[in-house]
Amino acid sequence: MTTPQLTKNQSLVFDVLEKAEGPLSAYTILDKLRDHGFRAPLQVYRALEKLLEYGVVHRLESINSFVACAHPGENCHSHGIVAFAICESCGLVMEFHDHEVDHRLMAWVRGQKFKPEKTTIEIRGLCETCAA
Amino acid sequence: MTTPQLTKNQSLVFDVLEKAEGPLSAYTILDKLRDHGFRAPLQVYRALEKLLEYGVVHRLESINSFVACAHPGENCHSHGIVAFAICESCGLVMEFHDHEVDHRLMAWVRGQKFKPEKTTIEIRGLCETCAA
DNA sequence: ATTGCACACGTTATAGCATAACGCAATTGA
DNA sequence: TCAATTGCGTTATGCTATAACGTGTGCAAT
Repeated sequence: MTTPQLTKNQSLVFDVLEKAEGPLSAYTILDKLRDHGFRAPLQVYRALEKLLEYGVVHRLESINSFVACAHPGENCHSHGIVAFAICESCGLVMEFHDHEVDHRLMAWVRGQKFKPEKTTIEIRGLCETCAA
Repeated sequence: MTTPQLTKNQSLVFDVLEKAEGPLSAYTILDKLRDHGFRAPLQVYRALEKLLEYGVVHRLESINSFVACAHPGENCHSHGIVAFAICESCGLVMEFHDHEVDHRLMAWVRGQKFKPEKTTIEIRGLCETCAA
């Protein structure tokens, strides 16, 4: 799947996320886009919905925030399950993939006849710098 | 670590979760306990905080809900990372552990010198019954 | 016995996250 | 042309979570 041309609002939201140092909440994005005419949360959420669908943005469930995908150019849906390490001190997010983890999880759910749709793996802790 | 004697509020909240068919939100728990004198969200959240600490309740980050641990009697902190499969149709929650997954994830973070504190693995999808 | 501390609890208020419902405008394809 | 789709803006609302303050109780140290 290729990413379609982004609309104006989608581009604005995506740019904010790309330039950000770490994950942002929808309301933080909203604040950053007030000067560009954004007024209501829905403008952000609707753009995010599409960006998530296109695979160029990820949602971090455990902190109710969003990040641009770490793989510019491609989309992430083809990489299998995406995992994140999130620094609770500085907000640094590291994104990674591990096929063996995917296999184990998918093997388990297959054993239960469970049909997976969306998987979340998030490791909260301290990054090297903050742990020192 | 052994679970200390629960207080009245903690017991009430835990009982509600144990008897529930699936995960419950804090506000749903609140509603179920109105007859027992609960009036405010904090009464629920404070009890949940302790129950999470004791390892007898889990928080499902992706759906902002809580479930009683599937291992009555013992606490879950000793089992390594806990993973969940959550049916988006009927709310069924299956809890499981996979040491190989733990090892892979912990090996990865160790390579990054990241210090993990709390890990979330949640697979949303459809259970066997609902997928049929 | 009294003082000081830790802890659970109750209440009010507020902050933070997310969506429902309405209507309008532009685009597309039959 | 007409209907369907999609994006957009606005208002209102609902759901999730915590801050801040005060009360009461049990218990240990002096």
